Amino acid sequence: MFPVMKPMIPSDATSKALSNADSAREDLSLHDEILTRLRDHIVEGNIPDGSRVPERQLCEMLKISRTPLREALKVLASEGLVELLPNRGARVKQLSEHDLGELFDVMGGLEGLAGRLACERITDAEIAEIERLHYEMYGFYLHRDMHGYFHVNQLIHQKIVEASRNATLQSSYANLAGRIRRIRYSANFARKRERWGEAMREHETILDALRRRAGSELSDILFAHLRNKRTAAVEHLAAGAVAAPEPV
Amino acid sequence: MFPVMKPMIPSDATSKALSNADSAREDLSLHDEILTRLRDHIVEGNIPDGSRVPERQLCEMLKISRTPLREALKVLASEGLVELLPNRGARVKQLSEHDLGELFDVMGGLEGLAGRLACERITDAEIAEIERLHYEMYGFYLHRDMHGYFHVNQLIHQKIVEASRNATLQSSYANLAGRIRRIRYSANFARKRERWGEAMREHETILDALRRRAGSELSDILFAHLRNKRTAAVEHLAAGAVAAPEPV
DNA sequence: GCCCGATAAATCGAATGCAATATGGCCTAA
DNA sequence: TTAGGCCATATTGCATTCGATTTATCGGGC
Repeated sequence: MFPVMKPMIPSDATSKALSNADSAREDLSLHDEILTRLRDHIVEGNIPDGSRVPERQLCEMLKISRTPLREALKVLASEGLVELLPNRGARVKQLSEHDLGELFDVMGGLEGLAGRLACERITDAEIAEIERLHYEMYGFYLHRDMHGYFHVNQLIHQKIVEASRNATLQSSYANLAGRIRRIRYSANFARKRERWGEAMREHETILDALRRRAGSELSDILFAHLRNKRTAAVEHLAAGAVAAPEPV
Repeated sequence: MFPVMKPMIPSDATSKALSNADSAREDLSLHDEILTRLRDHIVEGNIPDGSRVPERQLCEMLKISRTPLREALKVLASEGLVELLPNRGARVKQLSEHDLGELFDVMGGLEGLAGRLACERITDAEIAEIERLHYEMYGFYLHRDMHGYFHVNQLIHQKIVEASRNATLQSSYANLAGRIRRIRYSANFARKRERWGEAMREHETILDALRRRAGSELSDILFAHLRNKRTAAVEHLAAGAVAAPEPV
């Protein structure tokens, strides 16, 4: 039944085929690899919401035995991506409206913090880069290019978080972002035209506060910005956008 | 080498007392137990900073085999309490000054967020309770009872975080708090008299903003408050307070 | 015909075993 | 005497195995 399943793998440690660049520079632990792959697999939505996570199947997919897989699942559970039911295995955690709202608020708090810290540390060059992105985004807005808009939008928020120069913050942020990304609202947030314009105006004030390095003010703006995103997202969820587990 | 290290704690599985409601309805998963025990063991400082964590030894201490222990270690690594060296086991993660500074900033951001959210949701009764604690703390301050002061201080901050009514925020906060608590500054933060008075004044403004439910303002105050704590803590660390791994 | 209980299969959680790697001590040589 | 290499031991990482619990299937009772 397991035709291949060669237990040997004779020194072919590279069979994992780390295509990732960050692993190239160092012998990035063999099994963080598994963790990353499994996390990506889930975040990308390859497993339906709330469904059982078949250990056996994933084992042969990843070419490993159950032990390291289960270790990875435990970690993902602690990250909030899956939940472990006693004696009933792991399920992909389904985010309720309430959960999503909480997540957005915490993201808002962290982005606000990032903005505050960024104002203390950001360089003129970094601000110039964000300005450039901002105008690029504005261009996409004018051309109603939603895809381009969202891409640059993500980039701007990312730049602000990076400018905080706080690795702890960045990893916490990445963790929460992963949980949200699983439900790929991103492409749907601002479907409503009026919300889009509002978001664009908010970004104007973000850039303005950043230029003036007004940390406290920027913190407020970013939190409010995420609050509005939250409202749009939760309304979107309530409208049943995620009812269908299959990709649209 | 671990002179005391009582491995017993006989069947006292309930000692963890997960205050969380979602776990109450069921017989709290068999091995979250292990995770909690191991985490407490490390947070309480029973293992020297940066020292190897011999799996074997912990196994017999916890009366389990290596498999669940290793799962727990992986989770603790993802929480940032330990670090896993490939083929060289787990070490208790040693926090640098820089790490500590980052942690305090993120804690400050989260507490600020908690304050902001609390202002939206807190009840008069909860505010009254915090007021009561505040005056109790003030009493300890006047009597120079540092122990009592810190206890109530912790309680106040905890109450604010709880009043945010955001479980995601609370768990993130608890995670970071755990990392810091490992270095038990808590009893040493405000050794300096002038800082103590300053902190007390800050708490006055916290309570004031909370009464007025001025979320944005409270957010600023709490962040600044933690920033000051941070400064005191990092200076304390720089003074070599943690050089000795043994409890003071 | 439908529901319920019992048995069989499958799955989960933990323990053990085995190969690979690191650690420490010892010996040899300069 | 000291530095460097080699071997024995211990420890890690993963696979496999074993017991326990759950889930599915089947037969009997109402």
